Formats: sequence, C-alpha cells, structure tokens
Amino acid sequence: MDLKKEQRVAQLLLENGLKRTKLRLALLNLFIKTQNALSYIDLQNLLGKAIDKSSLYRNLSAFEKVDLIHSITDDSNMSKYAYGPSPINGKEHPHFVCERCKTVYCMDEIPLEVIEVPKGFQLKKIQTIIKGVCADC
Amino acid sequence: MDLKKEQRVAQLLLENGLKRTKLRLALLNLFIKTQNALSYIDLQNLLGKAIDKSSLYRNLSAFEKVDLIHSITDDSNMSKYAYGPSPINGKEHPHFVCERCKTVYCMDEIPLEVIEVPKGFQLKKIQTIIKGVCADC
DNA sequence: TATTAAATGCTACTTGGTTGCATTTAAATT
DNA sequence: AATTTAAATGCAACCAAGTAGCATTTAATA
Repeated sequence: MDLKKEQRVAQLLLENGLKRTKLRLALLNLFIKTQNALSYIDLQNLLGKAIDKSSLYRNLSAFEKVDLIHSITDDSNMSKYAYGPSPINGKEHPHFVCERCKTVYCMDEIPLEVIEVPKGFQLKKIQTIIKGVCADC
Repeated sequence: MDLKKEQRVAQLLLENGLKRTKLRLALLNLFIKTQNALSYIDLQNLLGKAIDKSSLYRNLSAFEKVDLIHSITDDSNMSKYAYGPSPINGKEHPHFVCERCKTVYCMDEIPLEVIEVPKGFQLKKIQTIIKGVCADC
C-alpha cells in the first residue's frame, strides 16, 4: 500500500507534465503529508541540508504553476508553500501565522465572505492572513 | 496655511516621541498626502535617490512602532508602507494589489467580516490582500 | 540501447533589509 | 546664547532570500 501511494504521487507529477525525479517525489510527498505552509528553510530542514537551493526553488515555482501547491507571504518576507491549488473566487481560506512559533496554518474550515471591489477594479485572488498565537503556543 | 500644516506634521512627530528631523518631516508628509502603500523603491524615487537606506528603514520601523504607518506584504516579497495605524480587531481594511502596475491601494471603504478562529487560537491582527487589475490599468 | 529534452547541482550574482560605528544634529540645561 | 547629551544620520560592510548561467546527469521516448 505504501507502494501504491508512491505511484499515486508519481502519477500526480506526470499528470501535470512534470518528470518524476527524486527531489520532486520527496517534495510532493512532504507537502501532501504536511498540513502547514513551509518555507525554504523548513523544506531544507525536512529534506536534508544537502538539497540544492536552485533546484528547490525551481520546483516550487513549477509546482505552483500547475497548482500542486500555493504560496503565502506573511510579513516575514519569506514565501511559504502549502499543498493544494491557490484558492480563488469566494473559495479562499485564511492562513493563520503564529507570531511565536511562526507556523503557518491553512485554515480550510474557515469560510471567507465574498468581497466586492470598487467599479473598475477586477478581483482575481484574495489572500487573508491572520496573525496571533496558535493553540500549541 | 502651508506653514500651519508643517507645524501639524511636526507636532505629530513630537507627540510620538520622535525628533523633528528633515527626513522624518519629508517622509511623514509624503505618507500623509499619498493614499497608496509605498515600497522602499517608491520612497527613494519620491524623496530623491540621495536618501540613506538605513535611515529610511530605521524611520519606517520607528513610524510603524508608534502606529503612524502600517506595513503590508504582498507576494512581491517587498514590504510596503501606508499612512495610518495598523487596523485591528474587526476594523481591518483590505489592500488591493494591482498585478500590472503593482500599486497597492488601501481600501478603507470595504468592510471585512469578523473572523472566528478555532478554540485555542488567539487572533491579533488580520491582513487581507486582494490581487487583480486596478481601475487605472 | 541510443537519443533528446529537461532536471540537477554547482557557482556566482542580485537585492531587500540589517548592523556597527563615527559624525552630526535636535532639544534640554545652565 | 553656549554647553551638554542623547538620539538621528550617513556610510560601509554585511546577511540572506531568491535568481541566473552553464556544464553534467537523468527520465522518458523512439
């Protein structure tokens, strides 16, 4: 069954026109099993310090482009990435950033209201960041 | 009356325990008359290339600490600053980031609903970023 | 198995932001 | 008004996130 899971993940890559490489499998598996958003540093710690920076960033971009992951920017000025497509058009979920442990939670269960923008403006995407202290801190 | 305005701005600095310096006057005046959020680059262009980077950043931090300005982070990974205190607790306003011209609008007129976070979580601040195309583009 | 296009892994670079420190300046004191 | 002093400035060096170029390797296809 572990084997089957591996195949599903590989399949996910191929479906999106991405070659099945070691790094990509590790990365995608990590995103799938992690519910929180991860920064480059987090990924480096989880995947091993040896991973190459450029390759990692390139894969993050590639994953984001095909909506395997979405990125969030809190005020740490450091992009974080989480599994799943970037939510759009009234189906957004907020992200909770803990100011103590810096964990970024994807709060899928909290619905956000639909926002009306002024005439002339065209809304494409909404990102809501909640800052505070998380349940673990 | 221009004189009076200058005095008011100087007063604003003193009230917040900030010495009245040339740079601070220029900076605060600029924020007051600009409704949009400004990045370091914007500020440099508006105040003149000669301004010192450290002094500018230090003053941005100082202004933010006393709530003269608030900062926003869109996914350009570049902090932007706008006049006024950081909105809190159900009085937030969203920021609209134009993906063409990169302008960040403070949409004070759009109300945001109050969000409930899960038990154990403590909400302190909310930041909502709307991405799209602005009326000028 | 040979081919080929794409991914990797280096190194070097760019740039937003910070830090340390000597010099200058605004405001308080005499 | 002159002196004092604590803070702001300006400069240079630095740090770290993210990018770019390019030779080498590897996954998929024929």
